[in-house]
Amino acid sequence: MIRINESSPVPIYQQIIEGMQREILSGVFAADDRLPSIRDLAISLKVNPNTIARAYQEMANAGTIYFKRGQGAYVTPKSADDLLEQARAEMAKHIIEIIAIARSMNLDRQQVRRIFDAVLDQQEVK
Amino acid sequence: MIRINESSPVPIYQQIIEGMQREILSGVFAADDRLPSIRDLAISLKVNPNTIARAYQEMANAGTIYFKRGQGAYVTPKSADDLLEQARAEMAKHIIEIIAIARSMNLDRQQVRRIFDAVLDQQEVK
DNA sequence: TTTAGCGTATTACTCTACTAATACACTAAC
DNA sequence: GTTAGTGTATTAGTAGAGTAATACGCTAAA
Repeated sequence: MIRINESSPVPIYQQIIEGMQREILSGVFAADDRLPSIRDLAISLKVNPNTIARAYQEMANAGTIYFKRGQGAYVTPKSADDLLEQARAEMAKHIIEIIAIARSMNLDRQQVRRIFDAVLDQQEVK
Repeated sequence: MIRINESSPVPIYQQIIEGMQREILSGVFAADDRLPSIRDLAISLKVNPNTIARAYQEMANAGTIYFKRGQGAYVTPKSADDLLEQARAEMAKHIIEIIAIARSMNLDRQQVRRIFDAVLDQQEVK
């Protein structure tokens, strides 16, 4: 179930996208499953239907879901795979940012890796 | 020399902050050096003085520079060290983001490191 | 053909961030 | 004391993002 954080600076439609992506990745919605209708989701999340519509529209643009006219929104087959790929790309962006910072600090590879490992430890990644 | 990218979504004052931080880190401005006056910099970068003022003000709030009333802005001693620390904190933020993504992908530490190394290679970090 | 349920389009309101114009107040040097 | 150089305060304009109200058009099923 998606939870909206009203006080977050992250826009609602974005939170919905991320929530849906999570549910698709975790298998709550499988290939060709129907998503909740825009109106239903709007009611249950207590937001305007247009806000849901925007989230769905962006997911459709990204190819994650597709619409059947007059019916509803469905999960694109392979979208879980695509989302994994997208997540990898997100990770790469962060890593590139890290590298840019490291360069301005004149760090070499070994030093960057040391910092990386330290944070991994701190965050208890197994 | 700072260069403003008009078409960037990054606000001008932010670009100025980052540019100045770079120049302080790289030693263009050393401890207690005077920065260009707000007006001069505004003219040379072709922006409004208030925009420069905002950048300087934020740097002053962060302790990177200080003002002498009626005179100008100067580099706080140790600010280069502070900026290094700040850069490390920025890196940590990115790493934490990476970890969050990795968790949603159910990756373990080894897999995360493998991706990290791959991007390091690709970006030719020595 | 009617109806209930879909997504869509249009319009407008609100809020915030950014930038700018302009006038002000302080300091140092002459 | 005047002047030229500092940063500061006030106010306003502009643009963009986000959200909502409302009405519309399509589809499937009764």
